[in-house]
Amino acid sequence: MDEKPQVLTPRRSRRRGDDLVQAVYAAVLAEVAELGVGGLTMEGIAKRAATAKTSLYRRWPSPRELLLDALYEAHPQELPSPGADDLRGDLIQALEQLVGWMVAPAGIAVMAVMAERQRHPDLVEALYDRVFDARGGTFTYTVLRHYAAQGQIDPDLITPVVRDIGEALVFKHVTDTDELPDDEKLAAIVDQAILPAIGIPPARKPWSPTPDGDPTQPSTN
Amino acid sequence: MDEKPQVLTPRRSRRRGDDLVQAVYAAVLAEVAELGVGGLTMEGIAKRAATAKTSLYRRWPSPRELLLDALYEAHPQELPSPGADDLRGDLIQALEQLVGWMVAPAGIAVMAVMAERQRHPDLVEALYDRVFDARGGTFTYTVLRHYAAQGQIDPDLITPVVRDIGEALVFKHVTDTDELPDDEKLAAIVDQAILPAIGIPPARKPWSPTPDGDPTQPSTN
DNA sequence: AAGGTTAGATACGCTTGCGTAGCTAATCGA
DNA sequence: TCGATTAGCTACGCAAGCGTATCTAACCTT
Repeated sequence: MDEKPQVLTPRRSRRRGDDLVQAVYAAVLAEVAELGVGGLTMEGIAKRAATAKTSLYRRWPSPRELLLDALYEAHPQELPSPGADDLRGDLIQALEQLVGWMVAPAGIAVMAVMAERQRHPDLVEALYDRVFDARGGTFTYTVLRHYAAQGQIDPDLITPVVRDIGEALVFKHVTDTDELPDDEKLAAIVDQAILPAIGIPPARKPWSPTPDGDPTQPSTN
Repeated sequence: MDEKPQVLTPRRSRRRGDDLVQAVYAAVLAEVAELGVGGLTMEGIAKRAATAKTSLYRRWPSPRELLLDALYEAHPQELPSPGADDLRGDLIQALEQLVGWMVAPAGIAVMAVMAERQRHPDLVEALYDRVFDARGGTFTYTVLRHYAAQGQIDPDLITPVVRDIGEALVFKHVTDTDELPDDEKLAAIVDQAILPAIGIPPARKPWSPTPDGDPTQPSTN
């Protein structure tokens, strides 16, 4: 009699259909995170997905098409809505959501693509066309827009520059340190950069300039 | 008699010594800009420099060592000092200097390295050790520090977050658009993000919140 | 002009990856 | 169980790149 290993139910040796495709999607996201767009190969994806190249070529003509399909599949469809009674808290939460996205495989993959954007403009364009319906806006922009609609922020202050502050600072922190910002850092970004830009001044101890004049006006000496 | 082409002085067919090295440095910076760190090859560098691989291997054991030497050679030693009588103008100028660095071959190469930092941590570490003596600080931080020393800005407001605002927004603009920010954009970054963060509020028309309460305090309903 | 040094050219065996062809094995549904 | 479908395996010729060895040509100084 054939003695099987200690497995209580028979196990299929091959994945089929959607099971296989999901494994391939996970593999390509991991590959692009580890090797970048330029390092993507069918060999590598197939090996990581523990499948044959032929199974890939039956469905996709190139690693890029495969990557775009994987990102399309993984793209979040919507973000949780902010409340209406805690601007600071909602901004911090929005940045926490951004960080959460940044550690997900799809977020990591998108960032890898954007990091090499000038080398693969066609891929970035396809990403916008086929995965991002439009520039939906930044995580913090959703919050800011919401509070402006509630009449609690001056809408004129929500400029393209101001919309970008939160994300820009988070990305820079990650680029400089190779670490994710902790909650204390996210709070500092909100308190020290975003809130002042929408008219809520930085908390400060009493201070006045030394009597040299107004620093925002050129000297007339 | 041997008729030469219309060249008035004889031309050497081979570069030697420092001439060759400078050509190789230019080639590796162009290669990393075009192909990324992962795409660097001795074959590619040699071809671009129009020299033989043997000439490279006689000096450098790997493309990475060559890249580090090239970046060391190209690293600017100092930045122009700011004046003391036009904070806004000096900040804008600092961002212009940042943009100028970003379009230089060495700046492009450094950004290509940082974009793949998690894939090549040893290279980034070597970059810090051998090219950047220390985190000298950002372009705008030099200006902010200077004006604080003059007593024109509250030094407590120049936090690590605030130091990063200018560069972070410029980098994000480039990442999102694949274009350099123009002067109008740089001025907007200064006026709408940096100056508010150091206590100089955004210019605004008269505006007041609708009577819903203070947006920075959680609701007690 | 001669000699020493350096640059460039060429070839090599090996590895990795490409995209394809052909075949067998596994899976599923009737 | 059988047949259709799909997954996986293997081999192939080609290309690019590696690092090395060997040789010739070019350049510079004495």
